[in-house]
Amino acid sequence: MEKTARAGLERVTRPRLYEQLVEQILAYIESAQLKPGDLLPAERDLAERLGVSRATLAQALVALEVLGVIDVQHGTGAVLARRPSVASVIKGLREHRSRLPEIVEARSTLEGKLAALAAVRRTDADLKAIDNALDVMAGEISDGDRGAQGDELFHQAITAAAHSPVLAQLMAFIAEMILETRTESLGQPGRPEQSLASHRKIAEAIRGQDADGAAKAMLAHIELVSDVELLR
Amino acid sequence: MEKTARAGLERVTRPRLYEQLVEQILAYIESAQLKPGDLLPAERDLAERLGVSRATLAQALVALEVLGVIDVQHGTGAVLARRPSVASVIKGLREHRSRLPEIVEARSTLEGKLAALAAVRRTDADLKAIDNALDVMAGEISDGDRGAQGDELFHQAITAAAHSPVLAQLMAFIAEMILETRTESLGQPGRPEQSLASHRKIAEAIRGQDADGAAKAMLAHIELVSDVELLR
DNA sequence: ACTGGCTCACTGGACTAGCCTCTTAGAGAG
DNA sequence: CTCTCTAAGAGGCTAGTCCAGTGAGCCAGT
Repeated sequence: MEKTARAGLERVTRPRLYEQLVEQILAYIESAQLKPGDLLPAERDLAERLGVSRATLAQALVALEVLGVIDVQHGTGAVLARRPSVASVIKGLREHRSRLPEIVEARSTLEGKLAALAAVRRTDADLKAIDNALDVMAGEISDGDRGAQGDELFHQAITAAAHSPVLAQLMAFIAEMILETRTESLGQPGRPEQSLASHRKIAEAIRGQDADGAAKAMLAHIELVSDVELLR
Repeated sequence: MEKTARAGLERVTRPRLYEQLVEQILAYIESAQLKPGDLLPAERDLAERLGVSRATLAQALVALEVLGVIDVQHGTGAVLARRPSVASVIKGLREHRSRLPEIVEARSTLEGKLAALAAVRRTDADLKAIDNALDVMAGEISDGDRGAQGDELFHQAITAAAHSPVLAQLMAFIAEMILETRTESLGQPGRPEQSLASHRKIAEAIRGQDADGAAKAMLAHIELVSDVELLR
């Protein structure tokens, strides 16, 4: 993921060398038609070819390992993981990070389920967190703000209330992409108020432990939010 | 993710130092009650405390950055990302990677959606790949095998047929955990045949472009597969 | 002919020392 | 009081060195 301009929360930092290396190695894998199980060139060799030190290359390899693209074996070398698809998918995501429809698709799938689970599993503390998020957003809006922070808090609270670590992790995975959608969507005139209203609907369904209603309300909300997005 | 013993396909490698460091730093973050935005100790400092070189620590920091736990800023330091939850979630996943119910939950959410999308978007080539997977599995079973490979192929084909890179990436993310479930489940007597039968149902729904039917069939399939799993 | 053990070249793992760039707080000039 | 500039300290990266697995090939012993 590139450094996104998260409403100024993150500074633009010069891209690190290892990030470029990851790109280059990914490109190399593709161009060389390497298949799962194949070996990457030796570190010393690769470092020289790419014009970097071994230490830096090692960082890039760690990144690729964490991403699940390769598996580095002592004494043997870096072997491609069985799923080369991951590499191309990641690459694809980087390139056109604006595949909004797909992101919305993934988001509604996950958040719909999360809302349903939250309705069933929410504790009183979860409910309190959700209400708090609503208050924050309402406060932001009445201050003339877009309510982006309250919006994020709300979705976080729902995710937490679902008590499903695995799904939560998947949400975290696409959270970055969603952030872009969020801030832009809330920039539409009248949108923050609409968004807050649909949040309230979701919250009420969860309060009433209505799983189906919560899921439907969440789906409607996401549709509303992403709708105008696509018309840009 | 620890090195899983994937049917001997992966050798046991000595744990790399940076992996241990990631764990230690994660633990430190928790124990020190660091909140999002807080700074980690300086690299030179941290390296000394952990008894490793800066180069190695740098690798651990790269890993943490890729995992989305921290954001390293030149001249400032490593700041905790906005979602410290990710850290605990990842840690939790490592510890009890056997939270089967949650994995099944995530899997059915994703694969249900994928099956529905596949029914709508599948091309003839996708259909061919799905049929091929069925053939492979049938062949394996008649050879007395458990059909694990055909099973995996089938689910990959469905994922591909959905034509949703983002959802596909999320599936890849939990694929490793699912693998464990898969092989164990197919070890049950009579299970491969049942599994193949429900695969056929899913395939037919997709062939007939019946999104709802495909999703339902997939959900039923996953329930079947994970059912006995939980009784162990 | 086969088996076991040995060696050696090659691969990654890790460390050290050093220098560069960037950020920022604070001293000093206005 | 404000602005500017500097120096301390942060991370970025390199080069060189040594350690530790891996595996092919040789060579003896059976």
